Amino acid sequence: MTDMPRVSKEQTDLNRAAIEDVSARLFREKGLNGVSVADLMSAAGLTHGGFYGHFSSKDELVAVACANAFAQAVTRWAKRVGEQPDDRAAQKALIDSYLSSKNLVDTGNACPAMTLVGDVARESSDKPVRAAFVAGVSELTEILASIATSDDAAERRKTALTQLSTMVGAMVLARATSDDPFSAEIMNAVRESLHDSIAA
Amino acid sequence: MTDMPRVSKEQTDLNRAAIEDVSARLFREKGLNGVSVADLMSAAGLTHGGFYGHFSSKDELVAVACANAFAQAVTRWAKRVGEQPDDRAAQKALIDSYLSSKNLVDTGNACPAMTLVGDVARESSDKPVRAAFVAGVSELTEILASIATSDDAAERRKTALTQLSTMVGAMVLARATSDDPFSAEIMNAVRESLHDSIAA
DNA sequence: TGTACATCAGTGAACGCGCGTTCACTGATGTAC
DNA sequence: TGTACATCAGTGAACGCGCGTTCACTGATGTAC
Repeated sequence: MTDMPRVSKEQTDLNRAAIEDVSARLFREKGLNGVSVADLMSAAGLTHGGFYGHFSSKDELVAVACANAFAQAVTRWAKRVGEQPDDRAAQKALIDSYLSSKNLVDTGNACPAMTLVGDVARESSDKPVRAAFVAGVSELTEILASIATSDDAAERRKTALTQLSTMVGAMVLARATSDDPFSAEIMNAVRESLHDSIAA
Repeated sequence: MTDMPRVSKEQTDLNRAAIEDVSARLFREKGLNGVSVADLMSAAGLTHGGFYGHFSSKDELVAVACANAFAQAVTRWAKRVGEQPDDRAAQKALIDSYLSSKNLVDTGNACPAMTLVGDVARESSDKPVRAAFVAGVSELTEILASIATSDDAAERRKTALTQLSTMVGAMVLARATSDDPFSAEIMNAVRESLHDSIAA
């Protein structure tokens, strides 16, 4: 149980994976500035000094964690879409799972578009996390566009961008008001509205 | 020009007002944790030590600044609504001014629902800023509900909550991607979609 | 296959820095006479 | 109205703390023979 430096190559890879895993979860939960390098390393079962053997800076890890979180979301969305009988059902399934109080409780696994958007907004443009965020949001938009109900590609993309904005906006507002009845009200209202717009 | 302690009562009030003014602007611009007490006092032309003569803690000021920012937004919305010939025009006017790149450049004066939502989301429930945020968002919702197009009050509120979510979501995403073409694309797409939904 | 040794992943003390908050002090303001 | 003095808004040094990052060190791993 005592610590012994110099670890096997396999263990090194496992350690790096553990750092990435806890980061993707904790950054979403507590924010990019709400988790220190020491917090992350400790959550991964390591000490803070070893961090810079895996990443050149916290900023670099932040970008990797953001990309991983989006990859997780994309996989989940694609799977859910594949399980539905048609496009309308797929839209409804994504909307229902997005506008869920589960995402307020388990923010560590929620969509990074809603959990990281505020932090990314204030990072300077040259930080690597911004590129990862754009790439991730673009992927989610493409999934929504692929199941949007229109013959026109531009119209489908417009629908996708609007649906994503609405879902993200509803959830960030619901999170910021999570101790108030307003939180549930906004999730319910927006879920109904989005369902209505699909049926139309 | 040299500093001389003990200032007149009028000057004390002006100083407090200056602290509140720069706070409402800087917190929206740089985030609640992106501005220190020393930054605020310096921007107000004072030194950091005097802060606690005006406020009992940074958290207290944060709540005051949040409330002031919402009050500013509510006044602006009400004025804009009053200038329009009818409810549909009022909705369009609010949507157009919200989904504007001006709000990405001049974030210090933008709606606190889009600029503070990420920070407020991570503040613990007992922090005073959360109550101020709920109150502010509720006021904006009521303005939108008052001009929504429906005979049914519940339906108007549903529309208001959805429009607010969509506008907030679009702007936080546009801000987080502001160095990328995606940013303008999402603002344009969402503006068009919201206009379409009003015309319908 | 067995032995000797160089490598290098991880450790933990230390770095400079900025944070929110406290406090002894200052001296013009505001008041009591 | 004029003078003497107590008040208290603002100053700036100092507090303890946590941050991202660096670095000398350790000793099992992985390699060369």
